[in-house]
Amino acid sequence: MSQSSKSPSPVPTSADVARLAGVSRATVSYVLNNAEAVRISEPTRRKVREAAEELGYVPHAAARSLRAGHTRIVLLPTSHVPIGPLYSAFLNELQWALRRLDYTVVQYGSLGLTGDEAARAWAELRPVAVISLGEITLSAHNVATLKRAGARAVITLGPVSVPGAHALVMDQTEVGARAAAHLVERGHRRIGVVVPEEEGLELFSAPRLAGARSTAGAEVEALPMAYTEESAAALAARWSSLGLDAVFAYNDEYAMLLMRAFQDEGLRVPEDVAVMGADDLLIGRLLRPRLSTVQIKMPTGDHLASLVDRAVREPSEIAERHDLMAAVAIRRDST
Amino acid sequence: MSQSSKSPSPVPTSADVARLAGVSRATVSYVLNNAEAVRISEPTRRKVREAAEELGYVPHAAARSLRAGHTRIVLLPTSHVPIGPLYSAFLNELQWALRRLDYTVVQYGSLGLTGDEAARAWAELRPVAVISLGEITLSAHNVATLKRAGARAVITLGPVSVPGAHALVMDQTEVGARAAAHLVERGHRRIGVVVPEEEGLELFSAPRLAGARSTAGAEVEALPMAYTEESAAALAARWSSLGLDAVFAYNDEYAMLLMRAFQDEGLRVPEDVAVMGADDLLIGRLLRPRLSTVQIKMPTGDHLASLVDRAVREPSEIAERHDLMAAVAIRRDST
DNA sequence: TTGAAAGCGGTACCAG
DNA sequence: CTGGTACCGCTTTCAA
Repeated sequence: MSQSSKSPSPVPTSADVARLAGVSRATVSYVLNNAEAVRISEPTRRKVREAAEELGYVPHAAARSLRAGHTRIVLLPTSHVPIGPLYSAFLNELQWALRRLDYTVVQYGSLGLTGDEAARAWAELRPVAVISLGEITLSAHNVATLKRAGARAVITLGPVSVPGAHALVMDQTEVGARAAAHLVERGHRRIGVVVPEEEGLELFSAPRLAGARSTAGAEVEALPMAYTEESAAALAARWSSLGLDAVFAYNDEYAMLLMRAFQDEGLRVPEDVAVMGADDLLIGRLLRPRLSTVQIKMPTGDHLASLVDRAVREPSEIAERHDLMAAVAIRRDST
Repeated sequence: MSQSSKSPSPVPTSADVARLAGVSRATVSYVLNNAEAVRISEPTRRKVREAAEELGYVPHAAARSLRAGHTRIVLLPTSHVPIGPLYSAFLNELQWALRRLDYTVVQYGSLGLTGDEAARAWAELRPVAVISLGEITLSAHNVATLKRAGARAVITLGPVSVPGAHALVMDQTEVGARAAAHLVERGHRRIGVVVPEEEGLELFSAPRLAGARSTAGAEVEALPMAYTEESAAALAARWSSLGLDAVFAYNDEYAMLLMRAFQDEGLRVPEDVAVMGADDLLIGRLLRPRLSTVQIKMPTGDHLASLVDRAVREPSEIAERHDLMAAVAIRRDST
């Protein structure tokens, strides 16, 4: 009610600057954007600059992009799940690299949205690109919505490729396959594969499990386990009844947890049970025995960022599918 | 030139919907926003809805907020440094909670920007709130810029409170103090404090060090160390020449690394050297000896989010300073 | 060298 | 109940 129209300091606009400098809004725009096409006299420039400074004028990004007809927003849907240090670091790097290319990164939490709802919500922001890890399953129709709303690139990082989207394949299947192959090679047959109970990790865990399953000579069993001491202890306690001789523990962190539980249970690693991690974290090398792992070669954030940038500039130029991830087993002492 | 007005599928606007439905833009707006103040006949509503559906119409967020005069953007400046699992999780939670309150979270990487540049860049987006961890040091003037640009709340999470900003204090000093006090209590005097060499962590490490320094009875020495095996080994190798009898290793991860280096060097923990971590991560409990640590009680993301929400609704209502963090030492076997 | 004015896509007031 | 229209802040022709 008392929020009258005479509030003391409404946001200063370019019109305010123009008025103070005694010029037109056009001139303000020219000066502040260093327009090449127009020559403005030095005195005028100074007047405008000073006026802007004095008012603390800051241009309005929304107005500008409304006029321009496009944004430099890159939308990054985020899951609500801790995704592990390796991917967090990668995502960070990516964000950072995008900033350097002058994109504005918008993290958009999309919990519990359907593909349709998410696509609509994202499209409202008119992002120039969308990079989806796969927390939301996009349909071809969703991709179309995004593109119609001006997205020049819709990029999926998951294993599934959506029609119309650029698929930058980071195939977790490979990780599971490498792990299982390594274990088989070391003489193991009956292999347990840990599947985290934490919600949201299926994105990674399901393909890893599938990859292990697909490995010749391996007989694999899925082992649900939460990232808690209790859960690991419970699994270790019933281990002997499982008739397994090796385990691929999803990643190094779960592996550490499980290995400790085994040791507390009196099981010897790797004699009684071989343990394999993934992600090649530093902690794996600090454990005793040192943890064998699957090293994942991720693209650098800069690399993906420049791929995105190219896709934005020339949408057709980037191939639809593009392999980005390699996985290789590293043997240390736990297998 | 050839970008004629007849391009096949430019982004559909409300005018397109209106045309297709045979009504005015106003009516479209009313229907699509379920305007209470106006009664629209059911047949018309249906026509509009169908037209919108058919065209795949999605409103333009920028246009809307331009008209509205405000956004629901919460700007979250991000450092480019891996900030540790504890804080990452917190930030994630926060983001998530904000989304649920219908805010749009924009992560803004602000590497190498001065306070002035950052404030300007952020202000362009007209965020309704800014939550700064402290990667950028804001001046009172910067806060003013943000506020003038429409920010109803500028919140700093660091230890320093900036005039004009809401300071939600999460004081890392306390963490260092608790660690040192615990060590002193256990009979140690000459305490080493690990200071990560990784850039960007000073935000946490400097206050932790200062907190330790301020502790009565403790004689502390700063120990630069990188998060690598080599660096830890080097430190362990020259340990005996340091004349120290305990170490506060910055956090649990650095502690794990250093403890392993000590053990490889033949030093016994805690007999020869007491080791203390911080953050109370799960790995600390898995180590042998179990790692003593400083547990940090962070506010939940929901809590902070609702604080932000309140600050946005009623800027004056929230106190300028507000303590949010508590730290408590947990003794296990490494001290 | 500068200014007037037409929009970009929505929303909301005021008529009809 | 619905349509016309005036903005929101900025850029960019087109004239002067």
